[in-house]
Amino acid sequence: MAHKTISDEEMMTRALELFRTYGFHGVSLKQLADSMGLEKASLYYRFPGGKDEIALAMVRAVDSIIREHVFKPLYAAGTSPRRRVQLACEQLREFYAGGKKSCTLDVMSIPGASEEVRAVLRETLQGWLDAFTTVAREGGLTATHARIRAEEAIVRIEGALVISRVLGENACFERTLKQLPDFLTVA
Amino acid sequence: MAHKTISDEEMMTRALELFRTYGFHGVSLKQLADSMGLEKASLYYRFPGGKDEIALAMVRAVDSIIREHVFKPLYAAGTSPRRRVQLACEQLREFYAGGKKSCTLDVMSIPGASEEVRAVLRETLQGWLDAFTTVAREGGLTATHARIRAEEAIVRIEGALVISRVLGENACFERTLKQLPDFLTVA
DNA sequence: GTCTATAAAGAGATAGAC
DNA sequence: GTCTATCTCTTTATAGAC
Repeated sequence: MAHKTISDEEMMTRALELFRTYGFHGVSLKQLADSMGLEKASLYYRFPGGKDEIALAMVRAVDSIIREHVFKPLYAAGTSPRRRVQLACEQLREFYAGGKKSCTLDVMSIPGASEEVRAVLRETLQGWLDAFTTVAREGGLTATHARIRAEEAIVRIEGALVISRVLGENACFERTLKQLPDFLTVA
Repeated sequence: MAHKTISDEEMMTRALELFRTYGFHGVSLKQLADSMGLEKASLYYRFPGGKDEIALAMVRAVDSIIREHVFKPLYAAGTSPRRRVQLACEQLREFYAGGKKSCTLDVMSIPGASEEVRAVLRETLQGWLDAFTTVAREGGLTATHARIRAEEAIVRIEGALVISRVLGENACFERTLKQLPDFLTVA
């Protein structure tokens, strides 16, 4: 058993950077292998299902990362709802590199990836809606209102990322993030 | 000179439907040719630059269509600003098929298409910002405020389209459109 | 203006050596 | 576990007949 030259985690990081930038169709196995310092055939040892399986593992990894770094802080007791949203926003700012990097919910939902990939995207989005809704409720909003604000908050983040990508600047994304704490917790 | 079996306009319609659904990388010349009822080689007669040129012609066509159907009504004198936004929203609802179809600003801005394509996308977005800003000013908002609302209105539309694509439903998009007339014209 | 045919490169995928 | 080599299919693109 020869040792791995690259960890599973590092592989997912490289795959994420490629897929979030170019989308599922825009990334080839050769690009993935090159970015990981491996040959294509080596990828098939780890991922017998090829590109589909790599993409699926990647969106699952993103789901775990986001749940840990963004959703979890939103449920943390002992901190005010508004402060929790602030902390989540800091994590989002980092994940999206201040608006310079795209969201996998956006690029990976374009048809091409497997139905399993799309199912994971829906689960991630659902978890995000739940987390935002919960913190908004604890911030004092009614159940109905909290849910609507949660959805609109995510709408704004996703939209700002699209606009930032088109314009090649991130002022829009930063402005959006700044509004979030009040938007989610002030009726 | 044999007659064309498909008009230029019809070609752009077919290209638009493919590109907005699968993105630049996700569409092949064979798919484009099939959708137009032509052979690949015939496409090279009309578009010597291949897929890049077809994509460029497509985003230019979309720019024209949107300027005519969405931006122009926003500048129409003799109608109240709020009513003008309502009319524009009806056109947007049709163009995006009630939220079921993606925006080319979103999918075509993913790297892969030429720099010229991205330049057209920026121009379209700029025209959109200008049109929304103008109508918001005429609705009574200050210059600064109008511009911010315009940007946020587009952010909401783009974000809602992404969420609708992920969830496979359009309630989010419809709710977003419904808010727009007031959002853009009421301080 | 559209076709058939084909070239040339790139894609995903597998076999087998080490 | 990673490699080289290869296979097959798809893709972009061109040549030339009609």
